[in-house]
Amino acid sequence: MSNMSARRVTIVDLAAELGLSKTTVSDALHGRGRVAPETVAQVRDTAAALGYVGNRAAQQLRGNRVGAVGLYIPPVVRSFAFYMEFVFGAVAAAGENGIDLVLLTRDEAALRSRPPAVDGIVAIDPLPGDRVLEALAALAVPLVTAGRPLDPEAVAADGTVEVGYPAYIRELLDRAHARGLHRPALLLPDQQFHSSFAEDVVIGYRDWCEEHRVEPWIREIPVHPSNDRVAEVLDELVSDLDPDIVLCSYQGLAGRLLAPLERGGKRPGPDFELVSLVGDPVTEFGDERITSLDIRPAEFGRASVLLLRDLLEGAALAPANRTHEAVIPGDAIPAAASR
Amino acid sequence: MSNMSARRVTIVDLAAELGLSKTTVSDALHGRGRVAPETVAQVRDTAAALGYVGNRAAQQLRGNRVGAVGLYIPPVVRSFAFYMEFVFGAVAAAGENGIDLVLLTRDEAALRSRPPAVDGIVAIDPLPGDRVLEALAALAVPLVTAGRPLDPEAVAADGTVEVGYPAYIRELLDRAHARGLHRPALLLPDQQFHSSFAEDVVIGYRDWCEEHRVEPWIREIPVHPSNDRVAEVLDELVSDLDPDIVLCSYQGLAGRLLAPLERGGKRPGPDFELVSLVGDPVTEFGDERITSLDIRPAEFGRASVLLLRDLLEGAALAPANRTHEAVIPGDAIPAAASR
DNA sequence: CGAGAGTGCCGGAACGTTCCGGCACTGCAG
DNA sequence: CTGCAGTGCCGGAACGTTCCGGCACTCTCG
Repeated sequence: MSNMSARRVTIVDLAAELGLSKTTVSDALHGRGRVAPETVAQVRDTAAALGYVGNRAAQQLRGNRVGAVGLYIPPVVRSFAFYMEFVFGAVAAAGENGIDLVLLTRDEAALRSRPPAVDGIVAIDPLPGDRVLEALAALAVPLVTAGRPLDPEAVAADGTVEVGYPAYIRELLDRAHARGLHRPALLLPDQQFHSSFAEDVVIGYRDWCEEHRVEPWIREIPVHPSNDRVAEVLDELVSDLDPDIVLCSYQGLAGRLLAPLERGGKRPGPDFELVSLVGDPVTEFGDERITSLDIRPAEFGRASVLLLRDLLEGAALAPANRTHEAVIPGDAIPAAASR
Repeated sequence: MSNMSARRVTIVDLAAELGLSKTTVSDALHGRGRVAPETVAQVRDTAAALGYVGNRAAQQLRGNRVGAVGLYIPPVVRSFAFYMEFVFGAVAAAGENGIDLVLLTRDEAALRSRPPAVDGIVAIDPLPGDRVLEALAALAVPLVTAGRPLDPEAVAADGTVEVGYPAYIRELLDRAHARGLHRPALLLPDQQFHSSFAEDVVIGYRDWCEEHRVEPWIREIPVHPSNDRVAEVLDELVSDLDPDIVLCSYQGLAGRLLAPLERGGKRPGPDFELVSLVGDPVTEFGDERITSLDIRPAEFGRASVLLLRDLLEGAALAPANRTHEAVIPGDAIPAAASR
């Protein structure tokens, strides 16, 4: 139970204790100004001893910097563990840099009347037409998006972290092709999830198909599909194309397809490959029947926050673009999280 | 791109504009003090016109209240969509109450040297022995846990929101029993996830078994299980007990079991029931072969934040306990999110 | 008409910090 | 011995609020 404790110790308490001025104490604590090394040591010691911890409000008020960044996740997209991991990566990176991570509401009105107290914003998977996102972009703080905005006029990001999906798709298909497979199908999430991810996946897929003179086969499948809908799409898929590769482009879909596919006689193996482009840790990664691309969501989140930090500190310049690397199963994990 | 805009308009700007004092403006904006109604209207109008928005840092500094609460999710538990939804519910409730939601790092050292700027903390699924959680509990702010702490000496919560799991288990089993099923098995997550949830599930299950003179059958199964491990446990399960009810106590497990069970000849239907105690939206809810208890994670998160708010405002008293209601499939959704 | 209550508004201090400018002292070169 | 650079420290203003106490004025009632 919280001990509703005594008044916090301030910088003047320290000053009094040490017989110094508050200025000197402040300088000593932050390595500013001209202070004798012994004095610095003394100040730091007693600060630690008395359990001094700076008052954030006061520092902000003076310094005009909040020490917090906001994180926005579009509402339609929740319920995916992917974002959870992204968030964890982001909060870890923020924590290591002394930054708080604030989750942003998706209440547009609240946003205007009481803008969040943040120095900058990270937005995951910017979806075109998202009014909340547009409101956030209009705020007077830098915005970094994970995945590029598809409507740059409405949402102009100061920085973007992207995954080179087309290349990964190509690589996955090339490998399958080398094993003799050549009739790939692509399952997309429904329209409302239309992001640069979906766009890139389609690009990679179409390019590969064109190059290999194969007719593309693309269908949308709802993100929370009923069994009937699943069966319907699979029926169509098998009768239309009888694919030997199925690319699933949202988390958990491949796992969900496993049973109906096997029931229909399609067993993953040398002659049939089931690919999850966003592997789900519980239902997919452990399952050797599924080829799961690992987007490494935590690292993705980390990279996004780091880019925002760099922008805030001026270590990166305004329209900054970075790449985040995913991992194709069997390959080594990249040494650097991003470049 | 962020427009690095002009200086923000302050309360004295408003005062100057209106020919009033800052005191009157402040009072008018917040409905304090004695101000003529017309004056209030005038002030509010020009405030809106000039786009005035209060400086949080200054307000905090004066009022000694941050306007933010922290949210802690134990690291082992991430990768579950459940928590994602919980978080969304929490952030929505916070937003509606003008509170920011800060995600708390799991870095103990950082926590001590730079305690998060929050008025209170919500911790999901407190796990015994979690050092970070203990550090948070030791902070001088109220703590609300979703699920009760199993080690109340180490983690003393000021408030707790709980789900009446034993009753739900009993009800689920009773209904199955009424349909002639009577050999239930229980699958638990591994030890490291040992929370009040797991404890309650076991209690409900054991009680029911005892009452119906059935031998309990309980096994742990890793949260990210390999196919081999899954097969192993299922083999043991079928040969030991040949169950007609299987209770799965973490999200996604039931979906994962579907295929191997069917392969082993166990098809969900009138004679065999597969229950997910924490239904997964993608792989389970849409699937009519699985009976999914809906914990309504978003409402759970909401209830937790509201309890914390009440504690902060003094509307609730220190050791407060509330109940959050889940939904058994087919039943109506409870009108009130919590009591 | 005078006292007292009520109304509308205001000045200034305080919250805990940072930072600008300056002050006293030391030591060294000329 | 003087001048000047360098060193260590400090006072006070400023950041934008809130809130305590008070002031002037009006109204009401005896």
